[in-house]
Amino acid sequence: MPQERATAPRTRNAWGQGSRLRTELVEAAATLLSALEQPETLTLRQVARAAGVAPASVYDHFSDLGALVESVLELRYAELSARMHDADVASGPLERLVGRCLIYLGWADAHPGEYRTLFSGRLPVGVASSAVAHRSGAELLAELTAALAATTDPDNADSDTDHTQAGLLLWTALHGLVTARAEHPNLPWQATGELVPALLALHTRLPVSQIAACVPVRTVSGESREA
Amino acid sequence: MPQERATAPRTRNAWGQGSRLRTELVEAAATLLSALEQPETLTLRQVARAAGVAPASVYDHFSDLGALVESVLELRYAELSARMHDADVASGPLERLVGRCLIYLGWADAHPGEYRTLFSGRLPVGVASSAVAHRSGAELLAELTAALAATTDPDNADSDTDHTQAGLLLWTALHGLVTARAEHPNLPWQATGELVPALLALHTRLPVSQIAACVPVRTVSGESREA
DNA sequence: TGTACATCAGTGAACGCGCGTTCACTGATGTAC
DNA sequence: TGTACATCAGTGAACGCGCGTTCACTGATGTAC
Repeated sequence: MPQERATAPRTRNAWGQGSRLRTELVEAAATLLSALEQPETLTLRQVARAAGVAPASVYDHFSDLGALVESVLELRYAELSARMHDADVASGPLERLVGRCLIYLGWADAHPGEYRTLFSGRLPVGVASSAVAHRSGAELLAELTAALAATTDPDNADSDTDHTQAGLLLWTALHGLVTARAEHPNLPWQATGELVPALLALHTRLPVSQIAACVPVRTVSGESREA
Repeated sequence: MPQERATAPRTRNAWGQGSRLRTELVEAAATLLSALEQPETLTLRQVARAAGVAPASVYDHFSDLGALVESVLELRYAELSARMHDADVASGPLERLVGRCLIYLGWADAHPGEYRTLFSGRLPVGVASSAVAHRSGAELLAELTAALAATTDPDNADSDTDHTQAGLLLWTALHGLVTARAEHPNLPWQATGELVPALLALHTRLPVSQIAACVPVRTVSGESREA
């Protein structure tokens, strides 16, 4: 027999609490999108099975799988955004920039499935990432750009265009690093605590040592080679 | 009625020429993988339709869609590899490095679907990229790493590990740039002729002007803004 | 306190579709004698 | 030169599957009088 349901047979929500299923569906879809080897294969029926309801019940809360996935993106962006703002408490501009990069890479490493959902377009077939996602992503980029400009151009002498370009180059480098590391884990990657100073030395034109001094707690070494 | 076939009804191959269908299937699959908005949706039946044969005929040449896609990857790698070697004719090491980067980005821009097939893992569901692809990709990376080391370390004073790290950072930056530009075309990107000097200035620590002088023909400006 | 009715949260069966894969087949072309 | 047979290059129909979506429904809980 096929496994008709993955969880216990679920007790229906109390009168007036119908919107709870909405949350459960979003969480089930979010979990599946992160966990599935091929998120493109996610179906409405899979989500319903994971939530323990009939496929038809999904339509009470979402017009289709696309609308459900949109809510998943909102959820995931809120999670990453909250983590990124942890870097704001650091003392200086360079510390905050280093903190943002470390948090970004750290979140990507700790949550590869979630990162993939947000930034690699790995969504179910027929579903495109929404306006919501674009808005949240632009916000994240603007904050990173500002953090970089605060270290390279404290007097605000350069143009906004220059700042934007520099921010884009930094973000594409981070994104490229994340995806390349995820897709080719067998290549000889340095630890994040060493990669970030190397990368920021390029993008800030400051010496590696100065940046490395801003890496908190020493997350470094261990798997690094060479003196 | 559904469109049962996309092309003319195809004349069957002559006696002894059966392996021609193999080539036609690879080319049909390659074209579809590049052109489809969602390559993950590619099916064996679609390839058969595009080639003008019955679905069952595919099995005479490939065990399944995965084997067919593997041949597509071989084909695409050979194409990119041939283009990359065009940079070998340039006069100096910096010119060759600049040439490689320009060709890489240029090929990615001119063939976004093909790039996606090779480097973004956008393959049909249930199909994973093969050992063939990994080998060809590693070769490309090694050549780029050597080209970078030839400009930054002509006396070969640094370790292989340092070269490998630097090569990886450069390639991830290029790859990140390509994917970010493809996924977010509305962001204010500079022209490739200006991006490559900016990027290589970071990775070689040479002045932008020296690198820009190596960009052939002046593919620059036009869509660039700011003085 | 009763009772008729409305609302809510969700079900279960059914539909038509495209899919991968199988199997026996067809008809043209070559080869042995 | 004939003719029986083998090989080749495919075909066409069928199968079982999971899918999105629909529709009438069910049974518990609230509300009006």
